[in-house]
Order: sequence, then structure tokens, then C-alpha cells
Amino acid sequence: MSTSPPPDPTFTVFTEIGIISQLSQNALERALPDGLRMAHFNVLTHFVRRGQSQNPTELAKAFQVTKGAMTNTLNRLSGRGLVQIRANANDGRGKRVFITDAGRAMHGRALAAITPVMHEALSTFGQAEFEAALPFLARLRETLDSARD
Amino acid sequence: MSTSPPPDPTFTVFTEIGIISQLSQNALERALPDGLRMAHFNVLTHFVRRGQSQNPTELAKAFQVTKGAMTNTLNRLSGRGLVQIRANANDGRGKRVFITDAGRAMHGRALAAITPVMHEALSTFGQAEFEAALPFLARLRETLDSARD
DNA sequence: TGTTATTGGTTTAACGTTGAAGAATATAAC
DNA sequence: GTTATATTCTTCAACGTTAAACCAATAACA
Repeated sequence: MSTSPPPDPTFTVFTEIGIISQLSQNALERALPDGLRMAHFNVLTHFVRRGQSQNPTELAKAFQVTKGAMTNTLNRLSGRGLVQIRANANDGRGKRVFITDAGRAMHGRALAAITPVMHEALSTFGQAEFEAALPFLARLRETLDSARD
Repeated sequence: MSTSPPPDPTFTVFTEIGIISQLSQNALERALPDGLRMAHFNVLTHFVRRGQSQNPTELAKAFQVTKGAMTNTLNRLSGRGLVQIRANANDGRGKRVFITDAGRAMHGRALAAITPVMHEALSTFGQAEFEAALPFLARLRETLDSARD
């Protein structure tokens, strides 16, 4: 039987990242209240952190997702009253998305539900390890982002 | 407007990992020949590296995917003749999956198509950086894996 | 033996995603 | 002005995934 080719560390990194993404996504999603999805929670987080309105295209770019996917996410959030979508007065094509008070409250509950789950699963890690890993990951993300044409 | 809560580095790491996973998955998938998907390619890689047969449940566990998802993936691979699925002689419930010569050839072509794309996008990184990042990622993966009950 | 629990795989419905096509508005060029 | 191009957002089909229900075969145990 032929020997295996030397595993490229670049490849291995992406494989590990793929599995970590899948596992963490699932674990966190299971802890989220009211069947909230991670995609929804992430958009709420974005609004809580920035506190401003945005248009769907900006959001799609921020999360590196197609506009169609963002349309879907925003419609779900809007249907639950967590977000409000208004026409853009300055541009007849555009929309403006705002987080609602209910959205803020939901985000608080979701964060409270998720945080202990995460930290409990990671009790053998220190925050410093995550901080140390961050620069490489952030740079990797930015590189892939801009390589996306 | 309320100030944003201090961003938890643990959280940020998972967010970055999620986006990197999405971006790399898409970029690589676009470079893969014959509409091969990453899920398929990863299974082929697994076989090329190990060179042995496995049953679907083991594969599902290795890739942290549900059995249903693996059934789907294996059926696609089998339909293309890249893999062969036989009944397990020792266990009437089980199956045994083997990579075929066509599967090996396809893996070679896919790897050849993907590798330059990846390295070109990451020309500002050195291999050493990826190697340095690997231990943390591997440990994180293992931890999440075993926390999955 | 006969009953129950466990394990290996498949199937189905629901959902999110991509990619491509389309509709409406805006901007630019001539 | 009129025409062409670009932008914003929506829709649709195809696909992979999960979760749960299901069947079949094995194992455990009374």
C-alpha cells in the first residue's frame, strides 16, 4: 500500500478550522434560546456592538455571506420582531435595518445562555490562549477576505 | 446609546474561525475539479492517508458529521465510482467502504488543483506560521470533540 | 429461550447556504 | 433626454446539513 503524502500544514489548519467551526456552531446553537440560530445571533451581536442601522449589503459583506442568505436571515429576524427593516429614504433601492428593544433583550438572554456553556467546555484553556491565537486568525480572515476579489 | 459589552476573546475566536471556515471552504470548492465538494474531497483524503477500509459510522465520527450526512456523502462518492461500498461479512448491519483507483486518481487531481490556489492566496504567510497555529487548533478541536458527550 | 436494549444505516422534513437570474432604482455618458 | 451600466435587494433551484423516526441485526440478560 502506498505511503501517505506528507500532510501540508496549511491544509491541516483549514481542516481543523472546518471541524472546529462545525462543532462550536452546533454546540452553541443547541444552547441558544427559542431556536435562535447562530446566523441570527451573530447579526444581533453585530448590532449590539455597533448600535447603528445598516443596510443588508453591508451586513452580507460583514459576515461574508451572499445577499440572498442575508435576505433570508433578516426576514427571520424581522418576523420575530428582533429587527426592523425600513426603506431607505435617500435611496429607493436600499433598505435600512435597525435592532429593536426586543432584539436587544433577546441578545442578552442568548449571550447569557451561551457563555457558561462555552466556558465550561473550555475550562482547560485560559483566556490568554485565545488572545494569543487571535492575531493569526484575524490576519488569515482578512487575507482570505480580500483574496475573494 | 449603550456602550457595547467587552468582547469576549473566546467568542471572537469562534467568530473568526466560522468566517475563515466559510471563506476557505468556498474558495477551495470553486477550484475543485468536476464539481467535487469539500466534504467529498475530505473523505477521499482520509482514505488516501489511511489506505484502509472503514465503516460509515467511523467516518461520520472522524468528520464530526451525522450518520445521515455521511450516508449522503458516501452515496455521491459511490455513484461516481470513487469509492466502493460492500456489506460487512462479519456484521449483517454494517458496511465497509473502500477507495477505488478512480478515487485515488481523483484525489490526486483535486489536490493538484487546490494546492496552488491555496498557496497563492496565502503568499504572505510562511508555513511556520501555520505550524505554530496548529497545536492550539488541534487541542481546541479535541476538546470540543470530547465535550460533545 | 425469549425479551429488551444497543448498534449500524437509511430516510424524511426543515433549514441555511450558494449561485444565478430577475426587478427596481440610481448613476453616468453621450 | 435617452440609453447604457451599476447597484440594491429578492427569488428560485440545487445541495449539504441536522434531528428525529425508522428498520434490521446484534448483544445482553432474564
